[in-house]
Amino acid sequence: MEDISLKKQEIFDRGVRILELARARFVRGGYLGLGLNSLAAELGVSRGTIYNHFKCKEEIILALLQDTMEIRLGMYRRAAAYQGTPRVRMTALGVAGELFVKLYPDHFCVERVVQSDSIWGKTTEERRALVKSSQLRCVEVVAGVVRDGVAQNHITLPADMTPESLVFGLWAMTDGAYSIIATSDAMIDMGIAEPFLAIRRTIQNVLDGFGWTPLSADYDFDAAMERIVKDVFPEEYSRLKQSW
Amino acid sequence: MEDISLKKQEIFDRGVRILELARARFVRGGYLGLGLNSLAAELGVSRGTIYNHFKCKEEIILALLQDTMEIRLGMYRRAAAYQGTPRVRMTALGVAGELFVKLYPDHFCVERVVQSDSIWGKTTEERRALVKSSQLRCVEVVAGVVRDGVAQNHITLPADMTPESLVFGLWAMTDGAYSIIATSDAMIDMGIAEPFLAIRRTIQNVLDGFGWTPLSADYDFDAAMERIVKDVFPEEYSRLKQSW
DNA sequence: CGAAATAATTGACAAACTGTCAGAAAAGTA
DNA sequence: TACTTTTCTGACAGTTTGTCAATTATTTCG
Repeated sequence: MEDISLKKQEIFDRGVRILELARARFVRGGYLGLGLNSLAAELGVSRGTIYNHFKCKEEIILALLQDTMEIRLGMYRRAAAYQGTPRVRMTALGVAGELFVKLYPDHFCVERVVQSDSIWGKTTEERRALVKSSQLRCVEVVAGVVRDGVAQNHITLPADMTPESLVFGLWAMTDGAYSIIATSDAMIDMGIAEPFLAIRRTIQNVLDGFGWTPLSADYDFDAAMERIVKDVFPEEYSRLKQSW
Repeated sequence: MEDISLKKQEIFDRGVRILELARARFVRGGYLGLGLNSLAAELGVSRGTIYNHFKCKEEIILALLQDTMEIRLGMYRRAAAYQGTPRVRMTALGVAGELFVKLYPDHFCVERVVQSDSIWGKTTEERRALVKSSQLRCVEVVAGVVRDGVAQNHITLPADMTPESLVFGLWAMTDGAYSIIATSDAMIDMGIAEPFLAIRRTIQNVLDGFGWTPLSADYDFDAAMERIVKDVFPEEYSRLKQSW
């Protein structure tokens, strides 16, 4: 009775451990740096055993992505549920995005590789559906806040734009920015000393540009962000070593 | 006399051809899809000869990136030189970016892989410097237009932002957007039917948000884009199969 | 408990790949 | 033509990943 659960537990734990070790390797050396040989060695099992957990290397990588996507979704949901006007909740989503990238920078390493190398094609339909679903739910959470803003007449979208289109622009900007921050070592040469601040400002400017009230001229969103960090993400905030 | 130039020419041409074939393979299958074995076979030489042209596979990939970066820089320079107010020239830069991604979508495949996999570390300092320099010059061209806007009092930047910070936000958004467009097949599921339109709108909204005159409420930037495409990029426009 | 059935693990194996290098072939030179 | 220099080759060593028959461990059940 206990034996069966012991064995099952061992296998389950190993699955988790594989992902832990894989993530470390992946962050260090990308797709090529994730060698199943050395991983198996460190884990104390043969490589065959790893293939018992995952069909192929690509499935491991997709699992890594899935893990952090769920975390992100959770943070977005908490942000969207913040008390306040839609625009303040939108700001909370911005805080969530920034905190997420600062706490889980490897997420973006993984995401880029998944999209780029033809990894997508080698994975199972099942796992791909999971990833897509996470992505979709993330967009839906943000789009919901935009819809609230529209419903309360705080913002009027151009005729040819849906809430999702607006989300797309913000999504692209944050994703792109974090991608650049994580990789480009030329940032300082370019005179971009505080990229995170630049993105915060630009997000607020997009919303201002759409005329989403209250405008940043009439409301102190910097102070709001401070509040949000402490109210909604106290745990994450405490884990954050670098200054907010 | 002719013989020496014939041989030199042959070698030079082969270098070009290697990149051609490499690009096709890379677009199809990413880093792994670029097999030097099959490339050498199709080229009719042995693999050793390829290593005579490039130190390693990674150098080939970086050369691919360099090629399209130079093209992009050229397009940006032409856009920045457009006759008109700084904000119109900024719009021209947006057009350049959109045209570039539509004509050279593979650029983004390459860029992502270069940043993600630890390719960077395997290449020569020389070639890396080239790539960084292209990137820097691109940012500088756009920042120059922002500076013109500031100089003419069409825009006042917040105290804590440099022209480069503004460029960074736009750069992130366009890069991120094109990255998502190129890879995510979930766009339609999300209700984002016209991502390019969404990005155009969002760019203009960022500039509106910064109060960069003339505001889009007072000026028809859609019409301006039509003009720019035909005036500045007639050749590129004619090569563009899909609708603008 | 002990034997049969089931599940998990292993390590040798095939196939693919990159980068190297001594020697062969071709091109240039005098 | 005879010599030097450049260019090219293909076999080789060293990595990979993923597979699978054989082995070992675990569970089930009489």
